[in-house]
Amino acid sequence: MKHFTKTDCLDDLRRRILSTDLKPGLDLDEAGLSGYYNMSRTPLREVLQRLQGEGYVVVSENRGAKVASMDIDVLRTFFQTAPMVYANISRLACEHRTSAQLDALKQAQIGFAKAAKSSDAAEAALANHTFHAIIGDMASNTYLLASLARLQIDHTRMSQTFYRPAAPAETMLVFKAIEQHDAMIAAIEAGEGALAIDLTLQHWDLSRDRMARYVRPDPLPVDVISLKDHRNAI
Amino acid sequence: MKHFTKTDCLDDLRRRILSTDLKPGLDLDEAGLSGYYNMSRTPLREVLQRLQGEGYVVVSENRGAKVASMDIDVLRTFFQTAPMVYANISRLACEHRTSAQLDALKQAQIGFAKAAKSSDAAEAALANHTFHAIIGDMASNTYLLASLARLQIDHTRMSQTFYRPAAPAETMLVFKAIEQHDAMIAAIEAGEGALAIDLTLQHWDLSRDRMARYVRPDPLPVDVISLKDHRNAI
DNA sequence: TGCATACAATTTGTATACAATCTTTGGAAT
DNA sequence: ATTCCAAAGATTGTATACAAATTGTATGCA
Repeated sequence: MKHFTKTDCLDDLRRRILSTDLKPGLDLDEAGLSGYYNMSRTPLREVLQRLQGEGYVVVSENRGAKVASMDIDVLRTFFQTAPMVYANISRLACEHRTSAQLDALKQAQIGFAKAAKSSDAAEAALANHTFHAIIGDMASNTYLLASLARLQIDHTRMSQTFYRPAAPAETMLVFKAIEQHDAMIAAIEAGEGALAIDLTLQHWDLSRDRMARYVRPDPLPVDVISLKDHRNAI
Repeated sequence: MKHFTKTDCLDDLRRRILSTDLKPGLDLDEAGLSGYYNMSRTPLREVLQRLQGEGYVVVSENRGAKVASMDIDVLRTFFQTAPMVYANISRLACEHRTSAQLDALKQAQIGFAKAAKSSDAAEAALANHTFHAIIGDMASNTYLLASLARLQIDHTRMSQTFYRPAAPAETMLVFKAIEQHDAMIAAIEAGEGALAIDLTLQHWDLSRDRMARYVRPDPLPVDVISLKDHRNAI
């Protein structure tokens, strides 16, 4: 049986939550998870406490841990807050980026492009998460990073559908996202803050439009039933 | 012997860290703390994990927990980030405040005024923390709140000296802070976002100037020794 | 049927014992 | 003296057992 260390467990849970393998609101059973990760409940509970601090889960007294939910009213504030935080992070990244971080960012972009072109939506969303988390590191602002991290949790979970292109037009959007990443790398490397902000906001618009449709999907045609078999309608 | 529940322990540790009763960088001994709070190490460790998530402590593998330190380079980003976050929080508070929250805020202000006029610096700093935390709640933006919470940890710890007035001129500043709080309450109650932002930034300036002096104190006069007894100088 | 209560089953919380790791101390060799 | 190493001590990490709380279920009664 595979042996998991506590850090493995932490990373894997984050990953499973971000990929919505563990759905928002899901009850997390301590015994089950400790069995799954082949460790006792004591360290597993510590992992859950930590994940709560990071905003991945919510634990309530005597009632266990749940995967953080995504209520509609919280999503409102998400769309309200994200552009400001992302833009500021990008600007700061331009000022503070190191060459090592730039290398990491370029590597992440290679991984993202590959995953995005494949049809593995979860992998693409996670690769995108990594890309933007590195930009977050570059900003080296622990305070804003706290906001970014929480935004990214919901962003990554919502963007699942983005990388599962249904129509050719949507595939185009994914390619556009890849291009935007490249442009952002160039701007950050050149230290052009204003440009980086601009590109970041364009990137956000692309993402937002697609996510908004996930939150509020196109309504089903009201006349499907009546068209096909009018007699069975109310 | 007093019996501490886990929540008590959590609150008390936050309080002791914010009041710098537990100094930044201090090593936290699990056995010692579990003895102090009269609970076993298991729940205490969970408390520490949670405090790490909230940014109060840093725990490293096999090396225990430390109170979060306040390095000079982090403080730089503190001064850079705080006004933006505080201003946005205030603006959002104007939009979302409930009457219950306004009552709580007014109560907190009474507590703050009393503490600030007394000479209990820690109590005044904590009361100020509570006041601004309530405004944070009013904003009801979980993402920005994460940044605010982390900013407040360092802000409260740094502002200790603020409420320990040495000169009469500094006492005036404390009274000014009380007045600013009152004005902020009025602006939030009236829902005047622009005014609230303005007042918040003024309040920030007051706080910043005093803290900047704490971080970079006035240099000692170089000629003290030479003036008083020139013969003992180098 | 609807509802309240008691009891069983499940799940979470805590204490303790022990294992693993880090730190300190006391030589021994150079 | 200085450096290195090993063993003792101290501290952190994990497993297990048990206590406390919650949830589910069955039964009795109106």
